[in-house]
Amino acid sequence: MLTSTTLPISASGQITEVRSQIAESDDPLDLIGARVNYSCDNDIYYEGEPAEFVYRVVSGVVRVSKCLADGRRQISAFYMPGDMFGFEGDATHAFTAEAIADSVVQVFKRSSLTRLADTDAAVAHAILQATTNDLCRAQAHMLLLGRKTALERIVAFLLEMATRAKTGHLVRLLMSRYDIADHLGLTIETVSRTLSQLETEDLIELLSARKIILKNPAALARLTG
Amino acid sequence: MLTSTTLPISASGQITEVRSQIAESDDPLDLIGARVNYSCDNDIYYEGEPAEFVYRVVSGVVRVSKCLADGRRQISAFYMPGDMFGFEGDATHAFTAEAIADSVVQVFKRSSLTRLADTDAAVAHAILQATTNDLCRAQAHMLLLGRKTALERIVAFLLEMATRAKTGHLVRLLMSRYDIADHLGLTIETVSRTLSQLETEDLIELLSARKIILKNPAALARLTG
DNA sequence: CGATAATTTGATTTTTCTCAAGACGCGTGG
DNA sequence: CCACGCGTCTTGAGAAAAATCAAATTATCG
Repeated sequence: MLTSTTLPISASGQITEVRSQIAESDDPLDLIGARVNYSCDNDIYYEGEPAEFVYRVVSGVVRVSKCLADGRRQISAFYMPGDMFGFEGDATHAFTAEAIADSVVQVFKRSSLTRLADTDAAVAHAILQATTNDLCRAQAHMLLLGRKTALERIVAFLLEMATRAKTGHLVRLLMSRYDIADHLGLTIETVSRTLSQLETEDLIELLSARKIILKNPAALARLTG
Repeated sequence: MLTSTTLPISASGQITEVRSQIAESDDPLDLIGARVNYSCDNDIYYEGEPAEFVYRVVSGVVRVSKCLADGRRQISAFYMPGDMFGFEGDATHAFTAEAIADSVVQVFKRSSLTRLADTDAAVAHAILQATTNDLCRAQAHMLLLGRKTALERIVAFLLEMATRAKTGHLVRLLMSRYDIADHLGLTIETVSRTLSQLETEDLIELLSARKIILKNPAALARLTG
């Protein structure tokens, strides 16, 4: 059973819906996942904490990252509505998860989820599918980080954002240049310069720093390597 | 049921054991996984093929990689005895798997495994655990590819190989400089130069190109970033 | 409106890659 | 057993990509 003491309510986390309000959903996970609000820049979990919960983004954006002692940071992924995150190999989180916009996140107790999965194959499949998706995305990202140029990384990122947000030719970047740089293994200066270069070549238009029009998606796609 | 026609026997793949010979194992996966021999440099599956099977290394080493059109290659992981690989998000393999030494690999039909997992929670847990392990390793590798220097990558790789092979201070590299470079996102020249530099600094000793002694593992660990 | 943070742009340095050549190692055939 | 050939690995010099350092510009938020 879900009680308030089992929920990871941080200073910013606020339960907004209770089970009864969403019980009519056809998604079995909605039955056990409480919804929690996280405002912008608040931690959902922190590196080293016990990995007691698994999460699903309802609205907003979550960044999962890890820092080295000297401040270098790698953002392994951004999670958007519908994405699950927080799967861990062992008992503690190796990464940190933070909301980078005001977000609503569904929270599942791992033990409850495991118990449910043992009796409901659909739940087990959903969990495995989410994990596998995450793995595939991670593997694709390794190719990008290991073998692609700055230009290829930026272009691939823009196209991915456009695809995931389904906003057509307009891309709204929900994260800072720092976040983009730390996701793509670059510096903010290189990110900025590359975007400027794409604008000079008339492939994109920077309406503002975080609002970009893809003027020629086909040509961009050819630049992803 | 497992019949010979369901097995992915390539030119090099040879079934070496049948179920009856290993039925006494306490591992439920051994009951449905046939063992197949792959000799060095042979494909286990190729990018674009239907992802019909999942695999587990019994002996040898398997490299999973993806190439870009211009020949750039990223090796997402090396799999050693006990490791499972071949999980895919969708119906076709996004990567290529090849034996880089004479290897024995257990082969599981995905549909059989799924069916078994639906009734045997232990199997479902094992599959999810293997996938999650893979994901964690991939995330750690992203940090290395995105944010670490050549020196840090090489040292981390040496220590990982020592840990996984449990050979103490002696590391036998089972792969070429090309493979190491393509796994770490470097060139063979940088790999070679970095190893030479470590030898100059008396942190390792190159008995031969592929046999290395870690002379000071503690100092090496401090170099991993 | 002003302060502060975020982003862009410029100049220079560093790291790693690329291109080139030489050394080593290993298996084959004489 | 040795010489040869070929693939692998190492080393060097120069080039390229991206990082770093620095400053200017723009956006954001009280």
